[in-house]
Amino acid sequence: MHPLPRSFYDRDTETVARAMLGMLLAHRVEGRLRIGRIVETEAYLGPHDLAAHSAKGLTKRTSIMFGPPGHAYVYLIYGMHWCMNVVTQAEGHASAVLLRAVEPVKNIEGRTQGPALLCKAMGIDGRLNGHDLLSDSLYLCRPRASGDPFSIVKRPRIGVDYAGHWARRLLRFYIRGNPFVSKP
DNA sequence: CTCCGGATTCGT
DNA sequence: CGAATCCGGAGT
Repeated sequence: MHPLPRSFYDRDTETVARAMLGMLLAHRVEGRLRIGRIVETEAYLGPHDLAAHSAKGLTKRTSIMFGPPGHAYVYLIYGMHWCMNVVTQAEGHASAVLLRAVEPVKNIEGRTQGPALLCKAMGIDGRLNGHDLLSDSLYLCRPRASGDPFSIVKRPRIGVDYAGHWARRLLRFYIRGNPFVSKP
C-alpha cells in the first residue's frame, strides 16, 4: 500500500471529494494499521465559501487549510469531537474535503458513521493536524481491488445552515446505498 | 478581557 | 430537543 500522490489532492476540490469515495484511509497506531473505506465526504471550497473555516481568513486555526495540498486539517468541534479534512488545491487556495464516514476494513472498533465517530474509531485527534498524507502513518491509498462499481449521491452539506445560499450547494457526496453513510 | 456559538453526538 | 465542554474569533 502506498499513499496517493500529491497530485491527487492538487485538483478541483469537488473532483477530489468525489474521487476520495471508495479510497482507503489508513492510520498506524502502536504498530497496528487501522483501515477504513471512505464512503462519504464534503467539499469546502475556500474563503469565498461561507461554510468553510477559511472564510474567517488566514488565522492560526485555518493556516493548515491555506497550506499545500495533501495534508490533514484536524480540528476540535463542540469542545469534544475531532474532525478530519484533507487539504486540496494549490497552497493559498484554502480548500479542503471533510471525511464524514468510512466503512470499517481492518482493526476498527466502534461506529464510523459521522465525522467525529470515524476519527474516534481510527484514533485520529489534534496531534495529527498538519500531518503530511504522503507518509507511512496516516495516508489515503487506492484499494487493492476496485470493488463493485457505485454511483454517487449529491446532497447539501450537513450542519452549515448559517452559511446562507452556500448551505444549499450540493457539496456532500456519498456512495449510494452504503450502510455506513452517516445520514442517508 | 468577555462573549458567542460551533463542518457533532447522545440521551431524554 | 437540550446538554456536553472547549476554544477560536470577534468585539470592547
